Amino acid sequence: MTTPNAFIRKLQGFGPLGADDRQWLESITSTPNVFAADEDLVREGDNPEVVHVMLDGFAARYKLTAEGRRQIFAYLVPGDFCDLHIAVLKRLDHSITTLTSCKIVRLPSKIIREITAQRPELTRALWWSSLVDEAILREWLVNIGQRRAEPRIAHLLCELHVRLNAVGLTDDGSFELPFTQEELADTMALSTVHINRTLKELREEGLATWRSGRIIIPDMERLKEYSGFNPSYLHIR
Amino acid sequence: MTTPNAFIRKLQGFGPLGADDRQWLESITSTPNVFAADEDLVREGDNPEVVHVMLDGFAARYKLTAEGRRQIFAYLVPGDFCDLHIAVLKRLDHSITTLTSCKIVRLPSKIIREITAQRPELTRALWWSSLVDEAILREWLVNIGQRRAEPRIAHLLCELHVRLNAVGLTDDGSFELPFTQEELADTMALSTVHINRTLKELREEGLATWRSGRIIIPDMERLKEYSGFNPSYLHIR
DNA sequence: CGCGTGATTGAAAAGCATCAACCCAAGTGG
DNA sequence: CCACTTGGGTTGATGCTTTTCAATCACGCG
Repeated sequence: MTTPNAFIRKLQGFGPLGADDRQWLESITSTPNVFAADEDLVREGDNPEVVHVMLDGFAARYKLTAEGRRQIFAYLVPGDFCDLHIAVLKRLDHSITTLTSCKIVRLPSKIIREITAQRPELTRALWWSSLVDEAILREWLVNIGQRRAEPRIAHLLCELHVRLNAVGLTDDGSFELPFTQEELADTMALSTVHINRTLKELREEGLATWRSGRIIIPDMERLKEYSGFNPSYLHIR
Repeated sequence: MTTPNAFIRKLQGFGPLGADDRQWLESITSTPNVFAADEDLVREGDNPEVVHVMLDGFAARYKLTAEGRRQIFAYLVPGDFCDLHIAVLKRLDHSITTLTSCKIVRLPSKIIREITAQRPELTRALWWSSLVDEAILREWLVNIGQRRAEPRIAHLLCELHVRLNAVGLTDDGSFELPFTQEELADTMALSTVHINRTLKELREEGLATWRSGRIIIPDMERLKEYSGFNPSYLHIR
């Protein structure tokens, strides 16, 4: 049997999936579309007919303020469901953009009703994943609200390590993170200049290095300690 | 017929409820408990057997960092469901405390399974309310990440006005907000001193006044404009 | 080679935190 | 009835964190 894609692997993090559900997921996610970097998947105010599931690459939820400032409030990594909520909420209240080139499955949005009507186990797994997304959002608010730049970035790196590890995208204490410093700035609510200086600080402290789109963390335990990271909010088994 | 309680009124904001659902809700929410101010309803790490619905008063979701700093990331106002997620996630990843004396319904947590199994319309209404909570959380992240102290507080006041208005708790541009400045500080990710100065600023600008636990907004449109407030994320009808 | 995007660095200023006092009003107990 | 206490609000002074502005650097690409 072939290894399951990131979406299936992620949902199995909640609990075992029935063979039928699993096979069905395989079939509907077998033909992803390829998106370029910096493409909006959906835009604030849209009422779209399709939903998106990440299979490869990085995307982000964001909003622009009236003054043109951007806040990214979620990274979408392989396995993540991008827009489950449009099954219930009519209009989208935020936009989603790709950060890198991505493989993404597009599904007719009525598929959600199909799932909730006919696949109770899968519904529960999706509910779980959406609650974990919300828990991550809460933690980001704590992170941005309460931590200074250094531990703030360090905390994000710890989270990404855990999340990417769950879908097999880490190599020991190292993982791909092909973002620009501006994207990181819009995530961490800091200026690009300060991001740059803070990364230098982390590098000189030997906590984490970011070179050519790859993060290297020499001592994971030390970084967790430094940033006050506690993974329980990710609700991994 | 008596006027419905805040919970029912809020759920009707999603769409009309069947008479049966409504009657059932009336019956299970007819005997709230009274909680004093500053009492934890649930604590991080708990695996509780009961869930809570706010009928009167104010409560807050919060977390403490390792350094003892508190971040509040949601206000729970009358009508809000406090801990729907425990139906799926085993452990709570944050705590909830009352901010004022409260009337709160305590329900056995298995009631959620009962609802999802037998009351599809109500399930959908609860799903909607949980998605709106998430949308509010996203907006708070934007607010804290991107706005300076004055518009940040102003934005929160606009949101509270809309939310409290939806459950009949406003009087024109005025509403009860019986918090301390420290609680507001932990919400806005600012120090109490800076909250105090910023409130003074807003008062002197004629944007909003906070005296003896009541907010008075002379010109709602002006405050919305000032804070860049756009209520669409609240998904009111 | 020249161009553009992103990274880096320095200098100055803004925004906010912290520390420390002090005020004020509502209890509380003698 | 009043002195005392206490929790929260207010204000000033000072310093740190972060932003902004501006310049420079590095590198891939037509």
